[in-house]
Order: sequence, then C-alpha cells, then structure tokens
Amino acid sequence: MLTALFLKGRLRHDLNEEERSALENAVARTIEIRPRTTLVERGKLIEHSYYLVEGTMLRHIDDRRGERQLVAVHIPGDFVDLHGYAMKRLDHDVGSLTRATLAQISHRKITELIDAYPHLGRALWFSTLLDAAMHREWIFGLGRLNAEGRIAHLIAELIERLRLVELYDGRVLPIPLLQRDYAEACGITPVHANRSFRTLRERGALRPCGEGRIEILDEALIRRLGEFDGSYLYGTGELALRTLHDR
Amino acid sequence: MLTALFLKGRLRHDLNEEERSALENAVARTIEIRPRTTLVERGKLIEHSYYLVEGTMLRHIDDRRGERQLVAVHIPGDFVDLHGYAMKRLDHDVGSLTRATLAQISHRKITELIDAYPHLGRALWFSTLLDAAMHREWIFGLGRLNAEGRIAHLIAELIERLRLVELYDGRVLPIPLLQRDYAEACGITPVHANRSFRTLRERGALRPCGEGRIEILDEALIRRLGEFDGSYLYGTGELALRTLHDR
DNA sequence: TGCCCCTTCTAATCTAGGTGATTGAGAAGC
DNA sequence: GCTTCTCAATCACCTAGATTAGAAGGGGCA
Repeated sequence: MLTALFLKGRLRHDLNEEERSALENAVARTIEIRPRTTLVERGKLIEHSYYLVEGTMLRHIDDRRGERQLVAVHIPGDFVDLHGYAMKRLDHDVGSLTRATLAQISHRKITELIDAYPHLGRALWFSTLLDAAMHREWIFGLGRLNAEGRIAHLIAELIERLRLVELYDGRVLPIPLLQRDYAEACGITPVHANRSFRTLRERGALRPCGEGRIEILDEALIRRLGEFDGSYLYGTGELALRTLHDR
Repeated sequence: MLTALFLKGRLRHDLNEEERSALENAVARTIEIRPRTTLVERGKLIEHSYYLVEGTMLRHIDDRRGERQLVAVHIPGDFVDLHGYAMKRLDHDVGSLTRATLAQISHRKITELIDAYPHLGRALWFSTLLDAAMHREWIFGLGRLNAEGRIAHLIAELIERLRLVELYDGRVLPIPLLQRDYAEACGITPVHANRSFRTLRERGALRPCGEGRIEILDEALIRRLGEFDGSYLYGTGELALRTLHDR
C-alpha cells in the first residue's frame, strides 16, 4: 500500500475505508529519481503532485548569487508538492537528496477526490498546513537560536517525524545530509556547521557513522539544545487532533 | 462588502457571483479588538476563524525565555487564522498590533461552504498556502540576508501586499510597527534594528514620519537591498495564476 | 597503483551583530 | 508644573559567526 505512510505521518484525520482506497487508487504510476536531481522546477506550470514513497527529498529557494536556502526536508510519507495542486506553480524548487521513489497523482484526479470526499479534501488541506507549521518553526529557529541550536532543532524534528512513520530505529538518523546541506538549511556557512557539529560531538549528543549519516547518542540533549517541542507536528502532545472532524 | 479585500488580496481564483455572496453571507458577526491584544491563543481549541477587515494583526511564537518571533504580519483582506479551520489548534498566538475589526466565520459554516462550493474550497485552501509561501520567503531572508536586508525585505513585502488591496498611497507605509517589532520579525536585537534603520535612512531609502509609520523614499532601493521579488505573492509576475482552475 | 574529487576537519583573521548602558523626545497621568 | 512611561537614537565593548586557506581521508576510476 503506497499511501500507508502518508496516512501515518500526515493525516491526523480519521479516514474511512472508502476514502483510504480512493486515495490509494488515485495514484497513476510511481517514478524513480536519481540522487541530487530536480523533480519540480520553480515557476513551471504543473499538473501532477508527488507523494514520497522512499528516499529523501529537499525543497529550496535559490538566489541570484547561487546561494541556496533549504526550506523543507521530506521523508517517506510526505506529499512533497501537494501545495502545487492549489498553486499551479511553485515558488521554489523540489529535488532529491537520495535515490527516491515517488507516486504521481494528477491534479484532475485530486479534484475528483475532493469533490467526491470532502472530508478527505480537508485532510489533504491539513497535510499542507503541516508544512506551514514546520516553516514557522524553522523561522523561529533561524530567528532565535544560534548555529548549534538550529542544527539540533533540525535533527530533533527529523527524528520526531521519522518516528511518526516508524522509520527511526532509535539510533541512526537515516538521512544522509551533508554538512553543506545542514549549512544551507540553517543559514550558516559549511565551516561553521562543521564547528557546530564538533561541539555537538564533544557534548556527546551525536557522532557521524559513515555515509553522511549520524548516530544519535543523546536525543534529550539534542532536543534541549534545539529548544524542540514537537507539538507543532500535531502528532502527539497538546496540539494533536483529538476532536473528530465534522465529516 | 466585508470580504471585498479578501477577494482582491488573497483569492487569485475566479469566483462566480454565487460563491462570492455565499462567502459574504457566511460571516456571523464582526468584532473589534484593542491594540496589542491576543485574539487566538496557542493550543486552545477553536471553532471560528477571523477575517481581518481593518487594522494590523501579528502572529508570533514565544519561547520559554519570553523571546518572541514574529511569523506573520496581517493586513486587511487576510484571513488571519483560516488554517485553524483544518488544524483545530494553533501552534502560535495571534494578536493585534493596532485597533482592529474582524469578521468571524464559524468552522461549521466553512464546512458547509466547502461542501456546497468545492471551487471556493480550493480558493480558501490556496489562501492558506499563500501564508506558507510567505513563510518560505521569510526563511530565505533570515537565512541569507543581513539585518538591513531582512528589514528591507519585510518592508518591500508589506508594500507589495498593501498595493494588492489598494491600501498603499505610494508614500507612507500605514503600519505602525515599532523597531522592536521589526527586531522580533527579523531575528535581531532592537539596538541592531535601530542601526539598520539608520543606514536605510542614510542611504535615502526611507525616513520615519511619526506614530511609528515610515515614509518610503526609494522603493526600488528597498527592494534591491531586500533581494525582493514579489512573485511568491502570486499577485503579478511569473507565478500568478493565469490558468483557470477546474471547477 | 596512483590520481582526482569530494567531503570533513581545522586554524587564523575579520566583521556583523549582541550586550548593556545612557540620553532625549513625546505622550499620559496627576 | 511635575513625574513616569515608552520608544528612538547612540556609544563602547565583546562574541558568534563569516571568510579564507589549507590539510587529511575515502571512494571512484584509469
């Protein structure tokens, strides 16, 4: 079932059997994409959206000088450009970090889905708002935390999100971001990202474990340094959707 | 007509007469709120959303130490917490900057609207995604621009958005943000915000003109310093919705 | 085997921005 | 008339992070 992780990670709304299978059946085909490849280009008119089945994808804004700012990291279970459904053109690029498998759904099909299942429509809407909530948290981190805190926050968020889709083994962060990528996400230079990783290592928070992956040694410490409170992910905690939505 | 500015500033989708009046009639009542007052508190279960008719509203995330990070500035025509419809609880606070008038719409009513007019539903969805696009641009600014650039970017964005709802007279920014507010938005200290305003003044970009308002002397310069390209607002330019949506 | 990349890691130097403190203007209260 | 706010404006000093340069290690490939 392709959309199983989407249901786990993103849709906090109860879907009934009919809605689930309608969503699953909306997938036209799956595609494979190589590492570090652009999937959706800023400004291009789009007619499909992609749901990430396997791998890691990145969203980024590039400026004139070729500097890049990451604005999102996507893990399996994320609908990487569902907002493209309502926007028709994106204000940023979407590309792969690793080799990735994506399920393609056409916008026409999404319209049919929403018209037939309004409750599912609201659930899809919710899933795009989750990205906005992550953006806000990222703004907070960039505005209020120092370099080490920003990196810690990003790692803490990724751990939490991976846990929601049951892809975190409690030890290794299975996302091969380079220090350069962390720098592009956190608004710092690669050199300073390296310094920050060193202090995180020296504090015993984590250590590299080959192929760009890191081993988490003290998650509580990482959360504290990143002032991380995962409730904005609406998975658990005070913000989680405990009320059933009006169907 | 209460929702006239919403149509101008936020909904890029063509709405027909029926949809327009359905939206207008969904308003239960309007409320007034005093300056610097909290409207929606983080974490509280909500059943209404508010559309801003007059005044300026702010959204912010506060951390333990009492530090505040602004994540959005809202002008008339914005649906300040429409995302609360799909999320039920907000991950941040919403409050007023000035005295403000808001139109209240219940979530039950919004559900009815969407079920009856799916196309209007997609337009409302789009409007919340516009906030996400602004968040991304804000992330870009915080990550890649220096203090002066961040302030310039914020001012350029506000000008552009005010222009879309025809509230900008070409001279004065009618939003009385304090330097402290700019600091809280841009992730810098008030002292440094002041320094940055001085350099902007010395460059001839703007000057204060009483009651917290600023007079724009050289908009082109402000845009350049803030590396501002307003297409992410989807109002004009390459990203603007030129295709009609499937109804 | 050796070479070339790419990445991590480090050190030395410089600057943007933080910290803390002071001053003055204007408005609100009495 | 006074005090008491708040906010803009500025100074002196200090630190986090940028910049530049380079060394060391591993994988792919001829």
